[in-house]
Amino acid sequence: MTLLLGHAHEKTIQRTESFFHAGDAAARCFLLLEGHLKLGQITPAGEQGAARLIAAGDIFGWAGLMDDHSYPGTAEALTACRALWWETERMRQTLLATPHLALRLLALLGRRLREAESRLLDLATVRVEQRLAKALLRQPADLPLPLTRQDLAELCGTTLYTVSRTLRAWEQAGWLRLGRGSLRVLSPPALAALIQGPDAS
Amino acid sequence: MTLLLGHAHEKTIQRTESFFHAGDAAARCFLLLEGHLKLGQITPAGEQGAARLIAAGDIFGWAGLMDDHSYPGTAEALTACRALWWETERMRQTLLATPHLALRLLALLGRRLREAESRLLDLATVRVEQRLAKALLRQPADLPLPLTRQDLAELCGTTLYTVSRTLRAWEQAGWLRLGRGSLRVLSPPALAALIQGPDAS
DNA sequence: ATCGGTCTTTGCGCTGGCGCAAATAACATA
DNA sequence: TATGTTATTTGCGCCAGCGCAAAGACCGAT
Repeated sequence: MTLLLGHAHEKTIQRTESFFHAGDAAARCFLLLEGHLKLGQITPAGEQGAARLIAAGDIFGWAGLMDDHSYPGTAEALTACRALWWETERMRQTLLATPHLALRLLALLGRRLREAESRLLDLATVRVEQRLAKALLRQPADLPLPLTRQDLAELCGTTLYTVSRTLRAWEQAGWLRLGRGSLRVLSPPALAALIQGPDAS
Repeated sequence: MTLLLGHAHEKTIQRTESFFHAGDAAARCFLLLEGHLKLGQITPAGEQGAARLIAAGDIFGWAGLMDDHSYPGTAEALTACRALWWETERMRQTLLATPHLALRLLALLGRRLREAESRLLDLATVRVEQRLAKALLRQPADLPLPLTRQDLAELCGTTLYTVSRTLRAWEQAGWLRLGRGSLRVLSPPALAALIQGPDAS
């Protein structure tokens, strides 16, 4: 553990800045200490595609450890972020020297993998409405995150238009309150009910 | 390495049999030596959902190592399969004792994770036609795998109806030959062209 | 206050893909 | 060869969601 911390660097960035961009050489791996960021993928055509949120305590940017030489996504801060980082090569050494750390990492990655596969399942079998509800409920209750409609669309695999229309309908039902880049869920139960299925009265 | 092999068990199953089912206690982890199998997820409603193929040389069923106590999916043999397996607990010990193995595993998992996220991106941004074409091209050229239309649908996130219609159209265009649970791609270039975009002449 | 940029909403038309239902084809078993 | 089972095809209708375009709303900076 001292070995780990001894080699750590620290970096702070502001909202809209990035720790790295898709395609950059994957020479560092990160642990987020404070803030929230968006890990976004780009389509071959260059548009924004899927995205994931990273919260304090999560790791990100570990592609370099896995034989990959560039980051597959962009790590953009949604709020001011403070993170620890290590050089990928040195981290590899550290992991070899402290196997229980490697196991810990394995567990984290495994969780991510299952998360991703669960999202795949949802994307293939579940309606936008329900995916969006899930995405909202996953967030901290008051959700101070400055997520644009576009961000939400990427998070649940749809378009900003559909997100806007759906959120608006929910606002008019009194289930949440919208603002520009802000959103407060007033009635989590209502959303939770939607997830089960809109047809279930 | 001798430590690893020393604790290995072997198991062989026939087509349509399974190494484990979704929900089973995740007490073992596997390495496929021969054959092909389908790792399929089930929706909460009980229907078939997404799926992934596993080929000889791939590992599967490692959920237990990652703090998960049951398998998230079902591992069903598409062809006769032979696999090595270890008790999850013992594998954990082995990994602690042989860090480079843990790193190797980390790399494998990382590749999987990126694969899954790439599929997410596709699912959100790309048409069924193109996803299906990709799925076919990923397979061994002659594709002796007995994949049903339902299987293919799960692999690329659509329905068996759409798969059937699409494949039929391609067969009539002369790009492949269909059979019950068999499929031979006659013109990979034609499919590859489709992936770039049907509008590109 | 004003201006420019970004984000959001909403009308409108359209279509890709879903999914039931029913016919057909391929296989397995005895 | 007959019979039940499972896989596949296809007609048909339908609708969720897309995406352009244009109009607002909000924000920050000067």
